[in-house]
Amino acid sequence: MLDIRLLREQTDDVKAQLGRAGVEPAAVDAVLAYDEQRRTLLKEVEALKATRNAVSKEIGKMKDAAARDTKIAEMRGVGDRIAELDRQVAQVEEQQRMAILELRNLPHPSVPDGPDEDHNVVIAQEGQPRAFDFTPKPHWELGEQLGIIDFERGVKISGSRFYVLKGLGAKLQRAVIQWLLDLHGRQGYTEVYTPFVVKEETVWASGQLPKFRDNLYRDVEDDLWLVPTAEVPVTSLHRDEIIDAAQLPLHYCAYTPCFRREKMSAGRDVRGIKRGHQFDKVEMYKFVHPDTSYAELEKLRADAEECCRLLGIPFRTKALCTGDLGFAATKTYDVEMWAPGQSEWLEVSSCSNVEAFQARRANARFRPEPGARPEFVHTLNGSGLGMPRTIIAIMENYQQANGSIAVPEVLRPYMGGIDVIG
RNA sequence: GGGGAGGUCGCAUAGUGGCCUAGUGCGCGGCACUGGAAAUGCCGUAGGGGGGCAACCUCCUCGUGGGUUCAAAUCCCACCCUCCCCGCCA
Repeated sequence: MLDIRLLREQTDDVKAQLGRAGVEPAAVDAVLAYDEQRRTLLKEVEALKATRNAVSKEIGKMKDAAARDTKIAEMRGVGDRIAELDRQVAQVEEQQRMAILELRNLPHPSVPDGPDEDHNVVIAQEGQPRAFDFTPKPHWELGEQLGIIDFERGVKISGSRFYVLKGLGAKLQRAVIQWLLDLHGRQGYTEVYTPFVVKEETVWASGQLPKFRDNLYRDVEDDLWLVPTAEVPVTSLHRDEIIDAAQLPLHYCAYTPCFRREKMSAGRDVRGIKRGHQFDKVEMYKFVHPDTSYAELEKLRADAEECCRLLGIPFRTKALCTGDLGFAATKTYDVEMWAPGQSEWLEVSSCSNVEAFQARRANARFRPEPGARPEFVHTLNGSGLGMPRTIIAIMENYQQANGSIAVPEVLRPYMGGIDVIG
């Protein structure tokens, strides 16, 4: 959520910045119109309430019954008017809230312009794609041949876009998760284990609602939502809290499964395990002082890149352009691993600064100085890493001529010493 | 799931329709006293919204949301959460 004061005071600037991401200026004007209405109504109703409060106090002290009854009758009318105005205020406030919640975050000035993902800018690339003396296979072939991915039974159990990992495939994923969590611990992140189903307000706080309603699974009975990313529960860790400034920055990492209906991506990436309704992810998340959030973004990106580097897989990093930037983000780096089997760069991490966008929704604040007014923190999130794609990259990069898969060095301790699958 | 108790300022508690502009103690901050400290005394200690150049004025919040009333922490309704007992059960 954007700051209503910013919209009021720097209207043209906000419109210009939103315009870079394709948002019509009218969307801003709509919010401001509601805001204007709201403040007009507030002035009137509050004056009436002040009167009523004062007169009610007098009534309590009055001895003269007749004068008293006159005042009571008078206040009855005022009360009716207040009730009517309160209704209007509530309605306008709700309309304003909905309108402002639909507004995306402002792109940072350093974000390149561009209409879509083809205009993202590669800013770093590391590791040489391996030279194969045989034709590398895509992971779905390797997985079936080795008996570590079972697509058919996944579909039997839960339908399309579900799969089963089996034997060393399941163990490999568990090893990667474990290794990543340990690595992030060394990088200074505190591991948290959160609920995987959350209340509706938790999904609002991180910005997935109202925009992505169709992409979420939900239990109607208890109104609990399955998390689409750890970002959702972790954002709400400090919801409605005022954090001691000395505690910042707070760095968390969390493993969760992620559940996505993928209604918007129907038909894309149907082959293999790249895009499923359920996948595992280790997420990094930061609550930081606003002055430091862009420096923290660079560190976040470096931490994600380190994961790829240590796994020994070629990767590149892109700065997303305005047209590809997510709803909540001011600036985003995507980290992609090379998958030689399907000849594709796979997004394994997306590192974003969202500034106060989520913090404002979540009401997560800090006190800059003792006694000072609380301010919103800045939050950042980045995968470290997304599971199925990391697994794909490992399988395809480490495959051998005989169809077996070597286990990356760093994972071997987590695989009980197993150094090859197959 | 059934029964009971309870949710008030950072913590603990008082408050059963107008004297609540929510009191008191503790904690915290400042000042005074002191060679310095302890003790003591004084002052201050929530968040948000609106108005105003400002000083300041004002509205809302006593778990949440409704309702009754001129007036609600206080009365009524619904819901949420915590604790205890019983039942069931990974």
